Amino acid sequence: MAARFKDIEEKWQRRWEEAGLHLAERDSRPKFMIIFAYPGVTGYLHVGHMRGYTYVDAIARYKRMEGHNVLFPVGTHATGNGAISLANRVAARDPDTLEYLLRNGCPQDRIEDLETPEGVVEFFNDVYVNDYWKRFGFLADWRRFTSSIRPDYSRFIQWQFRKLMEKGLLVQKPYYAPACVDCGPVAVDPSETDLSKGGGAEVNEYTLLKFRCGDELLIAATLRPETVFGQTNFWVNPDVEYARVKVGEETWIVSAPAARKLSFQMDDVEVLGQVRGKELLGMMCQAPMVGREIPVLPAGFCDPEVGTGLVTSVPSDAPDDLVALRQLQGDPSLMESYGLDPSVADIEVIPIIDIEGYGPCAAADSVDRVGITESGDPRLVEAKKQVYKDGHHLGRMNKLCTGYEGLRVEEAKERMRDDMLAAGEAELFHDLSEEVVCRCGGPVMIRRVDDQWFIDYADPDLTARTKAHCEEMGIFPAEYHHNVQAVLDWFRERACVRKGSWLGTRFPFDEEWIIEAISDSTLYPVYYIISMHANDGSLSPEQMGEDFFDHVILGRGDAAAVSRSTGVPVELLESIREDISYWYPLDLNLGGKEHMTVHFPAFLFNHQAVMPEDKLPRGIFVNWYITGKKGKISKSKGGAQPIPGAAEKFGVDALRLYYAHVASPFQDVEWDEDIVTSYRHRTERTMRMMEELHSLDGEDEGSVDAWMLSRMSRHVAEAGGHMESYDLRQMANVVYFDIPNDIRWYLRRGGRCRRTARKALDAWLRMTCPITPHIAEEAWESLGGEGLLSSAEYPAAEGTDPSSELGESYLRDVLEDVNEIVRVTGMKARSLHLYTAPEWKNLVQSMAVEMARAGELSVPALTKRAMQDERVRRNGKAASEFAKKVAQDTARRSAAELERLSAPIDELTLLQDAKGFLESELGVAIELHDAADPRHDPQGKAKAAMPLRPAMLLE
RNA sequence: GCGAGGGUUGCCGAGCCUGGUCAAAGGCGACAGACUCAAGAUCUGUUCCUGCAGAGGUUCGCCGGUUCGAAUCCGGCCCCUCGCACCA
Repeated sequence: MAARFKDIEEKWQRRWEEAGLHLAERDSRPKFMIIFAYPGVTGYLHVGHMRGYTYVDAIARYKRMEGHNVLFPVGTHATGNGAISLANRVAARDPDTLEYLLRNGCPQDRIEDLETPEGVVEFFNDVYVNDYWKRFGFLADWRRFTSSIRPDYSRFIQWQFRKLMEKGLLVQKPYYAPACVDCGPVAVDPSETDLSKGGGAEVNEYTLLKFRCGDELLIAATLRPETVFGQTNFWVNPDVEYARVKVGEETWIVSAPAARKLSFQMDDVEVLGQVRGKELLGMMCQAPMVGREIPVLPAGFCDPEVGTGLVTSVPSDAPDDLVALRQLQGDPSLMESYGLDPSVADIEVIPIIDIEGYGPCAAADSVDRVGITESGDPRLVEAKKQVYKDGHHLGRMNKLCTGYEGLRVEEAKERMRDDMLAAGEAELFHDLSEEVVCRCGGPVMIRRVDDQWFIDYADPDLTARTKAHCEEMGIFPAEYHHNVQAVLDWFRERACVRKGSWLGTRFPFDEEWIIEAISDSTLYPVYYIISMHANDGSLSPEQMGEDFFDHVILGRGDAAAVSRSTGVPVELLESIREDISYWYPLDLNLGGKEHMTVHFPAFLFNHQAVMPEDKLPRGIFVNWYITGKKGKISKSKGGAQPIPGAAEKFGVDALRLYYAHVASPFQDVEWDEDIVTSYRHRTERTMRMMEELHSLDGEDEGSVDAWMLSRMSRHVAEAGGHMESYDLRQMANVVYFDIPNDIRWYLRRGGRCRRTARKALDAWLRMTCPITPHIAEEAWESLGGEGLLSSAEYPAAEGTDPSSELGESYLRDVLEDVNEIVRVTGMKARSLHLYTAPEWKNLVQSMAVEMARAGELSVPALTKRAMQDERVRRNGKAASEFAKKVAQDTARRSAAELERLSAPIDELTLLQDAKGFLESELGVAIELHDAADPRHDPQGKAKAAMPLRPAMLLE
């Protein structure tokens, strides 16, 4: 079967290609433009990535069948240093890298092509297009393929930045960026794209506090500048060799690693010499802000790699400080061994912050609660975290904090920091929370960049307009439609250019800078409309200057004039201009959930900033991941199924159905081969059932035929509705599960009508085409369909037949009831008597339904009306009791249920028609009776007959 | 911390916005039967508890509230997941 699927896939992909189905050209139809956020070229992708891409192809196929002219272009994002680092590793013949390439199917003789970054990018562009997207049957317009490091693309990005500048959205200011000392800025994030270690690190802002000690300054780094009022002493590690550093006019003492870090963030940093921590012990230094003289004491927990390796001691709020101080004070011999003055024992904790749920000294509470007495106790980590957290959110400065008393900690922190900075008592310092190592092996540090360019996404007007536009957009899931408002508010200025080893576009205002990865991937969908002409050679990058883009995208200037200044023929300019007017805006941009706070807001902001009102994006769709057993399937961590292998193993359509149906797109799914296999079985069953339907050749039509067509019409409407809101899962559920279930019932009921079967099959086949196009085409052809199904129309819903639907559900209910009785009683019946409700009961029932739909139903109202009818009244007390019961039951029906019940059916005729079916299903002889006049009713069952609920007797 | 989402019957997963048709779709798995030499596939039935007449009972994280009526609405609690900036 695997071979057969593969043959089918190749056959139809070839035919689609020959028919040019994927090519998009402007015409008179309504247009639909859809993309997925193009992938970064980082190496081989895995089966998880195909999820979102597949949604896009399925939606595009649906839209095409539904009457739209669809543009679905693809490209890749190659900006960054990923390709550079891979090329370097290949060039160095790194064994792990080679193994990785070969394992994923890279031919041995292509490896040397991967020694340059450009080679890497072109190689993977080819892999993505041919081994992934074409292999999955995507109908993308390949002519428009572009990649973010191509020269023509760069011209577009430069134009975009000129427009941002024109709008005043590019600003310059100092910035602290994580950077490899060799490669330049790198991304520090959990995916570790740029890194070999430390993706979880955070950038902390420390306040450097200056403690005057003779002619020198001891520098402590703190995350809690608001605690300076509680300082009692200063900590140094006696065993560490500190550096004496000249910073401007001052002489600082910090750890050696800190001195190096400082040199990336401050000017004029010069190491003068060394000083052993031990030598500083016992000296007095002057604490900033409070001006107190405090002693320098020893502490082993001062780590030269963290902050400055020197620490100011606030025992009231820092558990580490408190424990160390107590330990020292409680050990006179230790004090003596360091030659400390005995007065150290008299140092008292100074409470400065009131925290709800704590006494005056939060650190003491926290430490004493769990009985921590020694520095280095592992529980200190948690204690510190908790005290800091509670202090930060719940704390208020007490009356000892002159000038800040009563302030919330959050507020005091900023004000005290700023005041000390202004007074020259402090400086700012940024550091990473853990060791970070670049892909190249070099250390990553925080580097100050003075003239960093930013895109000003914090601009209030831009933000307000973007938020307003998002309200009107189709954003899926709905939660993100809501959440994006908060994201747009939170989005700040973003550093948009960088220096160093990096593929990308030169910043047009200063060619030393290269535009970074997020910033050159925000407006690109519109470029797919142009790229085709660069790809076929009609446009050269040199021609694509500001005039060109101003004209074709913004409609500025006169075509003839632009043609003269650019050398682009007028006809081509006009054609591109019209294409953009036609295709843009983008109808849907689909991307993974990682884009929610990075790419999508930037995408929205840039369109809002650069594009006219009528070219703003209309839709965003966010999909969640396919994960491995433990977390994300990761190409770097191995074990993931390569995409071509999965296609071979399961069949492309099975995978497409799996992605579409396995879960809501807004939920992570664990990759599980058994589940995928079950979808493969589903595709096989679907094909078999189609063949079976096609083989029916009966002529007779019965009530079940009306039912079948009614159901099909209902399913067509439902599936279409789901697709309009891009709900592939619900659509797949209808097409691959609900419809087969109905067909099974049709066959079980004896439905054999050729006309009905053909009609149902025709609609069904068309509905399967967006998700499982290969097998749909194959079945379409073998069952005699004309032309390509992929270019056929999506079926239109016809009317439904409520009576036949109610009738069949009535028969199912009867079957169920009989089965239940047989099961419960355990009897082996030979005959079944069915008693349908007498006419008067049906009358009362329909009155009740009618009154309920008119909102006039009540027990007295129904009773009154029913008793006015002679046919009811003559049943006396039974009639009034029945009316009461029916009124009560009917009153709690929903509107949908009432509508269903209002369809007219004749139970006796229905049962008469289905008698043969019921007898063979149940294996009993059946006799039908009107309960008003039963011919055989030894147990008096007939009187229990209710509308839609016949009484029965099994014998 | 900031922002968002979620906890449903063996598993996956609908339903919740718009309260009653909900013991709660569908799939998967399991069990039984039919078919078959057999297996697979397919079809049928069962799959919370009880029940020799189509029924009853107890369920939708926990506690409480609103309501004639709550998986669905409200409040509180517990637990989990996700995003958080130079990674499309």
